[in-house]
Amino acid sequence: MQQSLSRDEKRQQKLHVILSNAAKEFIVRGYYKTSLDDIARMQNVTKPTLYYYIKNKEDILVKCEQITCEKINAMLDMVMARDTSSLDILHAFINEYIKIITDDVARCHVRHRGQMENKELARQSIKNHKDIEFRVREIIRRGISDGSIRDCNSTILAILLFDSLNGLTSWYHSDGQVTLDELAEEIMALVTKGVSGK
Amino acid sequence: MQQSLSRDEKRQQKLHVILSNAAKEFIVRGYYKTSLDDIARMQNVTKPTLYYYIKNKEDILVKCEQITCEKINAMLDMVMARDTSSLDILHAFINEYIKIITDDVARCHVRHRGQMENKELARQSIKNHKDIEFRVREIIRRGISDGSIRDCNSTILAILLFDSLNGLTSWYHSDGQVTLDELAEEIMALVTKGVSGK
DNA sequence: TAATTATGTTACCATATGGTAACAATATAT
DNA sequence: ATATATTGTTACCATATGGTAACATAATTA
Repeated sequence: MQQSLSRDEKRQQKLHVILSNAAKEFIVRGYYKTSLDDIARMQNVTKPTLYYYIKNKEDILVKCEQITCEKINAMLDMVMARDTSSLDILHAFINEYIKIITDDVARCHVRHRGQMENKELARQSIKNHKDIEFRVREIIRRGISDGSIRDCNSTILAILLFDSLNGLTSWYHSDGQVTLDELAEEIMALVTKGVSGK
Repeated sequence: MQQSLSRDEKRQQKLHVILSNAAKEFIVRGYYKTSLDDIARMQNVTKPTLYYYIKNKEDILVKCEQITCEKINAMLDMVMARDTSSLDILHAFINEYIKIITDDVARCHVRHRGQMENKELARQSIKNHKDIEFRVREIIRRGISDGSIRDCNSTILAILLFDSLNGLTSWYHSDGQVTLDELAEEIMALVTKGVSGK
């Protein structure tokens, strides 16, 4: 039983390596330009071996999505339980979201969300994101109620916020000039104060 | 000569129809899932006919980009020539940018920018966008100088702004609930005032 | 009218790639 | 040790698709 667990762990680990490598490659070369042979080669295995860990190519996207959405929703659970102003909660959310999204698997999900060829999978993918967006909208709505957030169209604000945050996946790399904290600071300032001078 | 001009015009028109139809399809179905046969069928022609108007499939992306970047740069010329505060200029830019970007060809460009398989074309595509981003950064820098924009990292701000604006291409459709003016208003408010209540 | 140029078609190919069947080998459990 | 489930390989196929050559036709020009 001890051994059987370890086998299962190994399996999980290997799956994770496959997902991260595939995700990284999907990001830099694109989903369709990255073949399953390419991905297999990175693991030093052959293509059919991949099918022991994934159902098909699209399943890689689905799995990246599941992992990422679970993280985000768990984080939202934590953050929304706080007993502070909704603006503070929004702050915390942005901070944590940036941390989560700066990861190849998450990046891959953001970049390919809703783009599965299987209609049902695509629908589900869009719903997953909409659910998260809805929860953030709820934070904003509460903020408008408690006065910590100015009166605005919460739907549009949530979308704009996500566009900015998700946009990070295209340009931010942790080895670059800007540190994660500095970035979060700058986004916070933009979101709370806007750009106009005093 | 009169006739030869008309022939040239026809050619331009047909090219434009090809580009818009292809662009629309690339957006909804994706670049790789849309075949040249598909695109040809929309024009009621056959695939080889397309090659009279475009060099190859990727050339569609390139042409969409050229058209869009020309529009944006011309708009920037206009807007930056204004004799008002830089914050006003930024306002005007956002307004006009939204108008330009709400168009299938522009949408297609935004969604596929820098994703050409040909390395040199991809490089050029990224440069085109960086040039535009640089001009907006210049507006922000001037705004910081004249005090109309608060002191901030102009690079990050420009990127965040573009992410929000370009994100529109993924969700905004002119037939939806939100009107273009309302949308511009909301973005303006977010950019200038931020979200915090008074 | 004759010659030339622009526009379009049919038929075809080379290639890449997702996916599978059949077959080995290796570890685990009894 | 033996049976079983797991993990992996080689060989293969069906299909889609970007691109081209050769051929046909309509429009301009001389």
